[in-house]
Amino acid sequence: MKPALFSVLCEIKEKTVLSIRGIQEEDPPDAQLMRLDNMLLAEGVSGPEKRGRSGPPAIAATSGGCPNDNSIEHSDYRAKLSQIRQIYHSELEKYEQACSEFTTHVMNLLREQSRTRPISPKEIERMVNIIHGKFSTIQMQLKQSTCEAVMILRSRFLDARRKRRNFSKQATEVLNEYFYSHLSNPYPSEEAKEELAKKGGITVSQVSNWFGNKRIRYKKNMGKFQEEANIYAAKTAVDATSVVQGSQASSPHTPNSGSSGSFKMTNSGDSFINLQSLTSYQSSPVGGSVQSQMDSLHHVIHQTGRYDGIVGNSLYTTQRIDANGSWQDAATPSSITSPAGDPGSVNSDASN
DNA sequence: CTTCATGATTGATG
DNA sequence: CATCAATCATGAAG
Repeated sequence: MKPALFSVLCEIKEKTVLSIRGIQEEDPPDAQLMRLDNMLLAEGVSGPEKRGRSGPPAIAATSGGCPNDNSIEHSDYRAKLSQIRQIYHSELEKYEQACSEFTTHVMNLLREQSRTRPISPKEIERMVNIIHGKFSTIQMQLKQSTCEAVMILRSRFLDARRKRRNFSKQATEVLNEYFYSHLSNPYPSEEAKEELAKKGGITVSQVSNWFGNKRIRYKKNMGKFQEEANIYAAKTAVDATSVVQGSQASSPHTPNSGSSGSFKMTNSGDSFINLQSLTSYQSSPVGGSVQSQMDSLHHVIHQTGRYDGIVGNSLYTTQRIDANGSWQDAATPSSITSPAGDPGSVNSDASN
């Protein structure tokens, strides 16, 4: 009785298998999965060990002892990434384990049933393939959501640059020094920007941003910046004197070779002016406030000679010219009509 | 909390 | 493309 039933089942089987054949090969397009895999590998989620992260942070260690803020965000980023990584790996492992368990379970079941009904090894294989396929789609979903998480993290990290972090003391120091020692023409060349960026431990575009902001804000109300102008003028003055005494061959800052050949004279001019500003800085507050204007005026004279005819005029006249005509024309429209306005704002500060 | 300082972004300009 | 001007968004200070 039993063999007869078995043979009948076999016959039925033959028929059904034929109909199933067509459906068998579903051929999942793995292009997507490949992309995801590549991305995960590129992001370091599925790659080697977690403490091997990308190069940029290593580059950040350019000049010794510049405590950059980037490291904080980098570590934050890495922490989040490794978290994602951990979850991803644990989930992946879980899925794989479940997959193999389920497969063996099904195989055992089929083997057991093969005693009572006809099951070819090929069929078992097909079954296993189907199971693997199902689990791989689950894995793909896992990978996809991991990718999304990484992308979100990454975009947030990139957005973090919008979140302002104040520059280090060193950076502002360097930038201000350059700015106030080139007050007449605070447009650093590309090389100068790179130099400043290196010294301050910031990027070139950050230097550009800073100078853009500084120029416009300085022009907007100079009075507010007189104090720090004097401070940095004095600072560079000390620097310059020490340099001038020795040799100016090895100037400590701004090679400025590429920026303009006319800067040849500028060094001596700077030192001269800065010395003046230093001396008068302590003597009279009013003089101090004017000094930076004098500074830039002298610069203009030395560099361009544009204002040769006006040099002899009174102080505030030159100051006004400087204020209006220095970098571009523009700003301080009230200065001509109301002469008291411009310096007035200065002495309202009356710090010293 | 508000206010100010300040780095970054955006749009216009030449 | 560099710069200016306005604006945004946040950090720090009060």
